[in-house]
Amino acid sequence: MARPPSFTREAVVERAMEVFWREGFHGASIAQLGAAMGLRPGSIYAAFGSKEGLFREALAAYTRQVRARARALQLGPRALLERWFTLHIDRALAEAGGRGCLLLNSVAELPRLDDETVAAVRAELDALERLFHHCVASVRRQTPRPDGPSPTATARLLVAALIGIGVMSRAGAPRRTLRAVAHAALAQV
Amino acid sequence: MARPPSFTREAVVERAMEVFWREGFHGASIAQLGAAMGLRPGSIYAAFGSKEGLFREALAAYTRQVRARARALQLGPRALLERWFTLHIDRALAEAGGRGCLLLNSVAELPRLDDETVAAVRAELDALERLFHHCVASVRRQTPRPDGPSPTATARLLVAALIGIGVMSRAGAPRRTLRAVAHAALAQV
DNA sequence: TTAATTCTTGAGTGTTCGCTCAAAAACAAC
DNA sequence: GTTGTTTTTGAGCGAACACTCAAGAATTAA
Repeated sequence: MARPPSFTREAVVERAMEVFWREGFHGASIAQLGAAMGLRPGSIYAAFGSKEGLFREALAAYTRQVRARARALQLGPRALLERWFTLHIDRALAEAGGRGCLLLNSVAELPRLDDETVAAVRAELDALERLFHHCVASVRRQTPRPDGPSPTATARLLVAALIGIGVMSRAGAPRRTLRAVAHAALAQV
Repeated sequence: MARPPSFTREAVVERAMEVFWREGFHGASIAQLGAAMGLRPGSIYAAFGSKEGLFREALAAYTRQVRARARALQLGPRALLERWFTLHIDRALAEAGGRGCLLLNSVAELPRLDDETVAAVRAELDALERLFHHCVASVRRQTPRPDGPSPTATARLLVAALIGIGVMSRAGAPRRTLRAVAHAALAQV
């Protein structure tokens, strides 16, 4: 005995994700988000509570998508890492200015986000490091490198390199620069 | 036959640099900057034209300082690189949240800066890459690594790793994580 | 139909932002 | 002094921001 919502949560979160991805958290205004979602401010706040609340759902949807696509590739650990960097570079360079990776872009905006959102971003970042660690450890079992950095250190370098690639691309670095970073980082796996 | 300025440009730029460093470009408001500089908005705009103009001078002052301190250390190429990362990590962790490196923090804010400022940041970043390239090439002349990534690729990885360290520290990464990244990156020099 | 409940609307809140400008103040030259 | 020039002042501009809320619209249960 009540009026049902006129939208499906999943669909509008997807639209919001696109805007956050393209504009960044602070660059995306409620007006922009509302226009993309087809919702007025009041509806957004009724459904998500705050801009940060909406963002957290968008971020969760994003990482869910990325993981699903990675799984769908059906690659071995080494090939998966290489593909990850390649896709990341492609996305960083695509479109004017490039939008890179929503998760990693968000890390750069952390200092001005609320605690709950910081925790969410951190958790996603840890998940990425664990994924990389799993891949590196798997490769090292086949081809040990007793003299090189530990799988943990290498996994962390990979995350740092990904962040660096995204940021450098926004500074206008050409593809060969980004590929050089990826190549140097992957040389350690 | 005119009233002389009541401040020295150098001194107020130094104060502004502190604020930008601590708060970021967008986080620093004119009111905050003015309070730190001891100037009213009108004087700031008369002297620097815009917030971006003030920022460019602050950034230039920052990199000038950093280069001067690096020169003063009188270290060899390898030791200089190691010290650079150590200092970067220390600064990223110092104080609540840490302020990291003004230059690298700025790169993360590039998408919302004007063209002139983007160019200035990019130029400083290129200068950093050249410095690293010089160090790496110098080390490689003594201990060649024909099978590893080129000095250019390694220099670019070092820049990316530095950026990654700064961003990861803002996401709450502990010291050992940052040191792992530094160790893995420097393993390639 | 009626009543109960929930959703949508959009004008409007207060705040903050970068920035401006007319007037006043401070100096130097004469 | 007087005049000419530049700086300082600080109130205030318009725009943008995240967010709110009373009123109306839509739906179901009885």
